[in-house]
Amino acid sequence: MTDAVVPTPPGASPPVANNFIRQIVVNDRAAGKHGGRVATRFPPEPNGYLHLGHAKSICLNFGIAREFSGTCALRFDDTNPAREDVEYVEAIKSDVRWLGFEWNELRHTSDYFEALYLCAEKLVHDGKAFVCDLSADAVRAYRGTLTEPGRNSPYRDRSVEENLDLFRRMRAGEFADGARTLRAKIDMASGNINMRDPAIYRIRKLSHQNTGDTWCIYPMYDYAHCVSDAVEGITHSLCTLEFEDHRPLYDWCLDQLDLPGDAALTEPLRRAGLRCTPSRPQQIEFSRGNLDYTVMSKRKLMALVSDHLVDGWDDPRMPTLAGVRRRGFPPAAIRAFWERVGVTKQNSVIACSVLEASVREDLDARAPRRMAVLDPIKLVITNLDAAHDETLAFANHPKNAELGTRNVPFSRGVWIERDDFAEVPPKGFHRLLPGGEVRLRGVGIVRCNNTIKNDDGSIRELHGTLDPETRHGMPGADRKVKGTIHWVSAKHAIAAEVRLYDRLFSVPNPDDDSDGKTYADHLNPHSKRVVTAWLEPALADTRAEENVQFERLGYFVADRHDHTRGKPVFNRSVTLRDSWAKG
RNA sequence: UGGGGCGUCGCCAAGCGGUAAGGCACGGGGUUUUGAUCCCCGCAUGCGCAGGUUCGAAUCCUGCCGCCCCAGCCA
Repeated sequence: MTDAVVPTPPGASPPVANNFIRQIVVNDRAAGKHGGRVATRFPPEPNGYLHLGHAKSICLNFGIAREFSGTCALRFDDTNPAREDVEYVEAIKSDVRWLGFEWNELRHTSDYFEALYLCAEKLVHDGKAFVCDLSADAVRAYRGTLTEPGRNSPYRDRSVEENLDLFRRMRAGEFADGARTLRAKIDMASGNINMRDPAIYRIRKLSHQNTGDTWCIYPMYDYAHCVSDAVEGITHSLCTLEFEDHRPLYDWCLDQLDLPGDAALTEPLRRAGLRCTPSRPQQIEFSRGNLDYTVMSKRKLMALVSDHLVDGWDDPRMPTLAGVRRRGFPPAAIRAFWERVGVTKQNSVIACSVLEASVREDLDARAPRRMAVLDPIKLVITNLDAAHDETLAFANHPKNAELGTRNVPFSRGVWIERDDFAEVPPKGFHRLLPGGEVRLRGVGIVRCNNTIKNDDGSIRELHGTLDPETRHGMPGADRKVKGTIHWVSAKHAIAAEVRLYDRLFSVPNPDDDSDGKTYADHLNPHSKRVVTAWLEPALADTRAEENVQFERLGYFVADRHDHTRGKPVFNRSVTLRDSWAKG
């Protein structure tokens, strides 16, 4: 038996989750395609902030390149100056880097405008494209429907000379916006509407963020994207499912153009100093990554911001990368999350519990433990002197001694969590109750002797005694009690603003408007709650964006923007799993 | 009624003709000075449905059914 499964030897790199795209790449390399080279790209349009769905594509593209020692470019797909803005460019770059990836090259589709133009002239020369004078409405009318074929444009049979002349004059700015388009000459009867003589250039007399006023004609996505891929030497062009029926057009353009075989087309790039070895890329489509209890479309995210339903693009409740970053989700957790989810062609909605589990897994391993009380009630330990003041050493992590220890001051009066005490305990309650005992984390066992009330009957403070035999480190410390609660010395506590976040929507699929309601009707009114909490003093040293665990409560992060040493602000990233709350 | 995709556990997802991986969720138990973590155990005689081929089918064939995408001079 020599072909038994070989166990992964210790120290070996962890197995890479396989998927159909990775398999295609493996097969292509085995077959020697592209000389075994792998080149991918992440091509966002700079017209919005990146979100978790983009992160899936980023992880896939950069991940494939990394695994096969290939390259991955960041390309801004900026072919529509009407909707794009430099504002987004820097944000996108910063998000990609934060996620943990670095591009081999930074490009813009606009870097290729001259080559794109040359390519278009080639199509015209070859009788594969024509200038069409039809209005947008007329084009629509000629296009036919899903079930009926379209009709040829009356301008379809113009001579090459006339087309060339007209196209050059389009570029020269002789015609008004929308007056003419350059269209590929394919097949108006195709069952695939994308092949019904699609527009590849339109007139837009708009200043472009990169090229200024150099151009008044701009290439369309289908045309520009495949050419950009080829020009960059991309081998595997990964995109989402909705582009599946654009693939015939992608292939058609590249077949007509033959960029690898026609160096003149890319001469402008080399002249401009851009590395350029054209390839014949393959487009491969995968399904988008959707999450439940949120929305992921740019339009809806944009609306949440502009309607002030959230506090900006980086609101910690937003599924934007800026949002989850501010929420305190580590980039490694997001990468692990998409790795777990996998890559397929199935439409899917992933449970946010999978993301949360990834976040907890990452944070459990490395977040220092601290104590904080979010909803305080005072517990006075009456058998301690009023001046009692001692310093306790606490481990920063229960399993990783390398994280060291810290000092925690302890005194006669401590804050404990209001719901860690109950006058009439529910069944199974393991915490403090009148006459009952509970362990004060790292201190010892206290018994509650008195419940001091306000005039209105509410609890003002609790009085109890600490059993000295059970002090931490004493032989009696291992005495069993049902519960352990956290605390903060009242005398030493520092105040902080703590923002408690929950899911933004109260239904699993806010996109579903079949009942006449829209996503805005499903906003969770309790998605953000701000409290003033008491923290143990060590928390004053937390730096912005540092993750910590507030014991028994959850993982929190010092707010990236608002947190200062003098005025601490923490955001709750995710609660701890709580099997008690469930029951 | 056109074209392109997709259907494996509640949610993801392996599987590539040799008898259904894994994760999340869920349930049960153990350890625990976090009701956390960690560790066990359980969780599809079944792969959209119906036929067929085969010694053998989630994998191959045929026919149905269901869901998603496409009629921007957006990407």
